Amino acid sequence: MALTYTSYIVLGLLEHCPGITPYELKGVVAQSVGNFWSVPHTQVYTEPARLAAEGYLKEERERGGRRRKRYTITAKGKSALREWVASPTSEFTELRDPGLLQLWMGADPVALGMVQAEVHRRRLEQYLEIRDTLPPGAPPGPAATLESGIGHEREWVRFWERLARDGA
Amino acid sequence: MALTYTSYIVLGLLEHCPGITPYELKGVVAQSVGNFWSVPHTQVYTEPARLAAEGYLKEERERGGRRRKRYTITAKGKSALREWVASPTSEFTELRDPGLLQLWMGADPVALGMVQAEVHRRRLEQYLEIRDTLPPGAPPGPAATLESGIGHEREWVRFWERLARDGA
DNA sequence: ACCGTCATGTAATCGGTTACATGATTCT
DNA sequence: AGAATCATGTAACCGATTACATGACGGT
Repeated sequence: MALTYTSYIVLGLLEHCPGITPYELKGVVAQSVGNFWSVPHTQVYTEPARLAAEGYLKEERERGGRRRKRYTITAKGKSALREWVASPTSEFTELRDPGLLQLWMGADPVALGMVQAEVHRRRLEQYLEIRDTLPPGAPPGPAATLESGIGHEREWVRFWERLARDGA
Repeated sequence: MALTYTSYIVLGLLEHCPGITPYELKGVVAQSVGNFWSVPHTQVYTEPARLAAEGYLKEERERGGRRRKRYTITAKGKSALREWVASPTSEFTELRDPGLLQLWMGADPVALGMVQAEVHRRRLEQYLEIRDTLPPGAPPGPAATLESGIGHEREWVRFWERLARDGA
């Protein structure tokens, strides 16, 4: 079995929050990586199970109440994560933006631009708010990632607004 | 059956190049939408078949030689495409960049930045070359899409180079 | 006690990807 | 003629998404 990006997300978050349940994990994802990489809630339940089956995680079941599963990262899991993080990927991300696809196919630039500009303006605002409330002692990785997101959203807004205004 | 983004790519390209074979389509994809939205070659064979089964395309088989299939868009296909293009999506594209994920997880910013900056510099150059060789009478959609790609690659280069230089 | 929402999964589906396989052309 | 590559698919697998289902908890 190969580890996927989802796997590394689970491993990485579980390293910081050992012994949490899938539901708690869901919340952690939403407030962190989820800002630029969505993970549907069912995967938050299935992926830890997969990882546990292969020894990357340890699975414990609560006795009473909801008998829910709590996961902890193992030594094997930690080393797999470290190994991946330590070898810089040269993987390239495509834009894969549905709006761009419509634009390519000849959609009306003004109408499309207005809708998309609005969506990205809103997202940009969210990012800026998050940056404002970032605690001083926060780890550098997430902060840097946030900066990237802000830069890209600014670019998106610039692009779509120009299109909405000039129509080309 | 629902139409996917891949479906619209096939429909859109087939509208411009009626009666082509999957292999030819593969080439068209590579030189157009493929720049920002990759489609594996097997899908270029399977997706037209799916679409033809639902009446969006007409499938014809050559008599001699390789007996390959040639596809043409039908009226149903055209109207489906038009309908999609005409309703501006508010779908939001996440970054989903593996490099960003590594950065978030605490990768060394300098090492990662150097690798990623190089990748994006190269891609940016490719885009600029394409822009230079763009024929004057080209349709506006692809040109605008290209501008978007250039803007984003510039942003990526700026971001990763700063990271490689300053380490934060 | 009841009702609504939160929490926690399982099952089925499906597009996308990887692997494999074979038939034409082209080149030496 | 044989080798290498191009062209054209088929089959199998698998992660991701959608749908469905049920159990706990909190409030009234």
